[in-house]
Amino acid sequence: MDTQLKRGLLDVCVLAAIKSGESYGYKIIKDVKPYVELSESTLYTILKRLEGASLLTVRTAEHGGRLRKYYSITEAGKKRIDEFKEEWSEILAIYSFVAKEDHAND
Amino acid sequence: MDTQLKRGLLDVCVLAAIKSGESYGYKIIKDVKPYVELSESTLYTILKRLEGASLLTVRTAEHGGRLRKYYSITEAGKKRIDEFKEEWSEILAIYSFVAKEDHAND
DNA sequence: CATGATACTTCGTGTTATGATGTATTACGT
DNA sequence: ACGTAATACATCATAACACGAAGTATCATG
Repeated sequence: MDTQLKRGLLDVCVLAAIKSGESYGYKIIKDVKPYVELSESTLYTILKRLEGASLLTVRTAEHGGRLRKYYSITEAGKKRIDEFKEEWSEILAIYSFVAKEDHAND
Repeated sequence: MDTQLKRGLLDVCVLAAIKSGESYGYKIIKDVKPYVELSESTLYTILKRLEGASLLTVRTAEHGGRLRKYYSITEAGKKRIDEFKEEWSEILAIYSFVAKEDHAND
């Protein structure tokens, strides 16, 4: 998908990937992959940003001899998802505007 | 609407605003306003970008004693809109993923 | 023992939206 | 006649952001 179109979708996708329970970087990428392609560098920047905005929290734990960072969604993070859902009608309106058939030359 | 969410939508909105006949900057802003807010500086950068990508053409004409730039969509521009429509199903899938109810604690 | 998967990190780069600011003409109210 | 708003376009600096590249380190597999 187009890079620009992804913006504004990625943050919320990552939040969605952890909304039903904590997860970690590599797993988030896999869970989100069917919907959007995102690289590791992109994900980790996003995670840092979301943490900075207190939309998620992190804890570090050992797993199979190596450290993993587990991310959990916060109340603010859930609110962010709700806001996105509210904005959705605006997106739909934009789509209609763009996609509506042009009858100028009928 | 969120700035990031607009990205990828704005280009195609501007194209949609001229798809049924040529238009000019100020009018495009007004036509698009009900759907997305965009400032003059934003619009003119977009118009320049779209022109550079040959998605639209420009002609300058006098109107009421002052110069206006009229923008017309090209075939490539129309194709761009079609591509957006094709990408739409992906966006819908993302929305479903983000918005689906979380039954983890049922 | 080499290759690939797992897991996270940092850096530089290019694209882009936007506010601020500027210029210039026309329209309108008083 | 005069100020204010609307029309119309342009440029610049800035900040946010996605992404590729490159790096480090451990574990699994053949």
